[in-house]
Amino acid sequence: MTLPSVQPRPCTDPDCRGQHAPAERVALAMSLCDARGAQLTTLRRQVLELLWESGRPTGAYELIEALKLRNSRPVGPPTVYRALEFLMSQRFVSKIESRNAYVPCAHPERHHDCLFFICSNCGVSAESEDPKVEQLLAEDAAVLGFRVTRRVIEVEGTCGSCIAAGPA
Amino acid sequence: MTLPSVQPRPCTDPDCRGQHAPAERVALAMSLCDARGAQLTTLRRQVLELLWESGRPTGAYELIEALKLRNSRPVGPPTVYRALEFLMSQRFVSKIESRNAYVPCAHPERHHDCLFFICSNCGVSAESEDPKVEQLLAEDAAVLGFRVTRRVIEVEGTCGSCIAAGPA
DNA sequence: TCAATGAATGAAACGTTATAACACTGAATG
DNA sequence: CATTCAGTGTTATAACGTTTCATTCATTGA
Repeated sequence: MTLPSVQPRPCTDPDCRGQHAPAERVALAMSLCDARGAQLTTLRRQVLELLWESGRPTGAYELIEALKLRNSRPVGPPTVYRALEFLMSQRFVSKIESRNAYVPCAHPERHHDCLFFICSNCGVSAESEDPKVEQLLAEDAAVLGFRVTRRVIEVEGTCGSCIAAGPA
Repeated sequence: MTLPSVQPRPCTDPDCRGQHAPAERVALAMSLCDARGAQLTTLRRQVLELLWESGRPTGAYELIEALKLRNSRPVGPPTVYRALEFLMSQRFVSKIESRNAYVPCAHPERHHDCLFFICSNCGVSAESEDPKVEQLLAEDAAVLGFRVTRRVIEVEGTCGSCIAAGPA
């Protein structure tokens, strides 16, 4: 399937704090939904935007608070959890199981399970992928006669920035 | 919400894995604690026993119920969570993050992070390890300048037994 | 036009998982 | 003894997630 590629581009506005990336990520999600016959409703889009703007794994109740500020119309837990469920089903979002938090996915057009590096100090997570790891896990599963449906790979530690910032 | 599988099982003699294994695992934990100068108290030992007897990832509140049956003296959540924290610090137990449940660790004498295969159908988890996966993740982390403190690798799917038992 | 339908959301209550704060006990030590 | 400290008990509450049922709203088809 060939889809319009929406990539983040650098911004010349000195006050821009990477706020274009979220918009472009959301645009990609919209075009993918279009192609898939899925509905990226206002609520679902807002949740995805908030996750992109957050820059770190974000809890469902944090999203509820953020939506309250943004909309003035409060939303309840089931509403947000349903939106997250939809976004995860579309691979726009992944759950970080070790934190009970949610992150937007950089490559929703590819259906793979991601690998996350999560900094215990600053809370930021970095999405990655490693086909070799996936291959090894597939082999290990095959030995057990195990059929894989989902992989959760979360590496916790200290990110380069926090290491550079010194012992704290 | 009952926990039948946490009850002690009768021994079926020569190749008994259901009854003797827990006792031997606990004996190993006791000797390790001895060597480490750590205290495997009655409560902590009971929690470890229950986890070995359970045979599948077991939630903290299930453990509370099981302890109530075993002791007649009820224990509160903090008590069990503290015991789990101790057992995890000694590498006797791991948490399955994707299930909010706890499993005993087969090799507490080695300090590594395990890899778990968890059956969505029967709930059983199989502990494994793969140095090649650990190596690859270490390399990926090094590229990011990331210092690893913990790995969470959980593979969900259907185990061989459940596949053999047919679609249910 | 206007029910009928079905997906999405709203709202109240509840269930599950985990921690905070503080009190108590009992053994080891000086 | 008094002190101390690890371990546990107790109460309350925080944090995370689901069940259930009602409502809205766009689409569809008689």
